[in-house]
Amino acid sequence: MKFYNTLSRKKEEFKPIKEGHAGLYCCGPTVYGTAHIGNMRTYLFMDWLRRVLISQGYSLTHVMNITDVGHLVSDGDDGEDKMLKGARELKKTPWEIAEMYTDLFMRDIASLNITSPEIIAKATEHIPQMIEFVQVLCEKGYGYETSDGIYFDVQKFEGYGKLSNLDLEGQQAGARVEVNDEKRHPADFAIWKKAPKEHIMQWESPWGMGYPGWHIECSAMARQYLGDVFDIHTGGVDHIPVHHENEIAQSEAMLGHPAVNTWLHGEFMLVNNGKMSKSLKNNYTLEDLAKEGYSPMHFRFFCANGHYSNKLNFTWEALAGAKTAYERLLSALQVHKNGTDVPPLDEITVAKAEFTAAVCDDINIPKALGIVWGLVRLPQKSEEIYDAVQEMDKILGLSLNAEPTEVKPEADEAVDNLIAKRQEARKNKDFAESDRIRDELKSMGIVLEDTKEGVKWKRS
RNA sequence: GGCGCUAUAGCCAAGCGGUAAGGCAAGGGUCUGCAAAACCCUCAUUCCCCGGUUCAAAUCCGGGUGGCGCCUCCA
Repeated sequence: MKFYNTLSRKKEEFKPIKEGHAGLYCCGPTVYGTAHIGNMRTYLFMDWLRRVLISQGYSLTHVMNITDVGHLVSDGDDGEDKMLKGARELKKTPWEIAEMYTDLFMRDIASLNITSPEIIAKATEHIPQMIEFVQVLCEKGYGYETSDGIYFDVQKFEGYGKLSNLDLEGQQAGARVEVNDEKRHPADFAIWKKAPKEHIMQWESPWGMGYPGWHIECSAMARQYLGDVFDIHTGGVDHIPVHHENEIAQSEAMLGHPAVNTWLHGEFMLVNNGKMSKSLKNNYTLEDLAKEGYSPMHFRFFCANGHYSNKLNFTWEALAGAKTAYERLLSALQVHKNGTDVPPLDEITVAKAEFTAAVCDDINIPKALGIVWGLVRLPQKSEEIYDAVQEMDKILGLSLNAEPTEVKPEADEAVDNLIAKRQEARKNKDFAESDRIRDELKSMGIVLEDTKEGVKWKRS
């Protein structure tokens, strides 16, 4: 099994620390707002990674954080806490906001067949561990106190910037960040913040009332559940330059050695070849897709078409293609399920091997999906093929045992009457009239489908 | 200014040194009164451009050009 390690910039053979076991940490959501489909893509990547590891016989300890405190609005160290901002806008307490969006998030990932990590760690439930972490950093000389918090001294940590090729010398102070005079270096970041009185979320600490810096939570919680060294750390590419760089600095400064063996990063989803953003109103959610008639599985299938380490360009046209393809795949599988042809055992064996090779080669889901199509399109219709694909779906997670979304007639008297009239005309071979009625329905947004079981219709 | 990713048919997209996966759309066919749906067939002598390395390059190297992202919270 091979993975592309961001740190070494190479595809490496996966060597677990403990035989047959993998320790994973995945950066989870900040629960101050609804997650969009770009976020979801990253968790799909996380899920495919899980499934591949499990398929290769690994047991997992997988930790994902829920950041319910500590992210700040304007930059890493200044500005209003996002949780507080969300709370103020919805007139709820930060805890209520966090709970509400955590529930929504869990509902969304479940609808996408994303399997839950073994451990979901909330930042607010691990404050003592974070304080202890900060204390050790201070004892070892990496932390220093200013009037508003405890900062990490990046110049004391030799490897700073190694994940993203950052050159500390090259970073210009104040380029786009407000200068903080008390910081020794512009890249220094807060590991503990002293809380102003009005700050709702705050905890007692050796430095007075305050709250944790936003990078410290991952270092502290990963260490608590996964130990001093663990196998894989994942997250979105946007986390490479700051968040993960800082995590590395904190953890290695504390431990004296690297904490993570392999770093995997999921690329962004683009919309019409550009960034998703609130201002462009293209930061779609699963709910937005549902309104247009796309299910979570349609979206998962769409994402399965691209490799996690490449950008994926979302367009409605492409999503429509994915929906059509997915539905056809389901109906083709139903044919195999009831098929009685002599199974092409050789082809099935080859496809199984190719499928495994594809997913083990840096989680190549798109290639694996191509192999599924090859099997499904074989002329022999056989339950053996259906069974083989179901086995593959344990990794794909596309609910391929489902039946295609049916075109169901709804109850609508006006439509039913017109259909009855059309059937009458057809019976009398008055096709001019029957076609006229069909066109009339079409102009109403009703599409007909004449089947052996009668007339079905749907809204287009 | 610094760092990184990327350029493959109308669209989405694999491939990462051995002679272009897959899906959608499109065209043709089967079926149908005709359609729709479904199924079958066809669909890149060529991978942004220019050089180079090699028996062999979409794949490696150098140089262009274009796109995107990060360097501020961000999946």
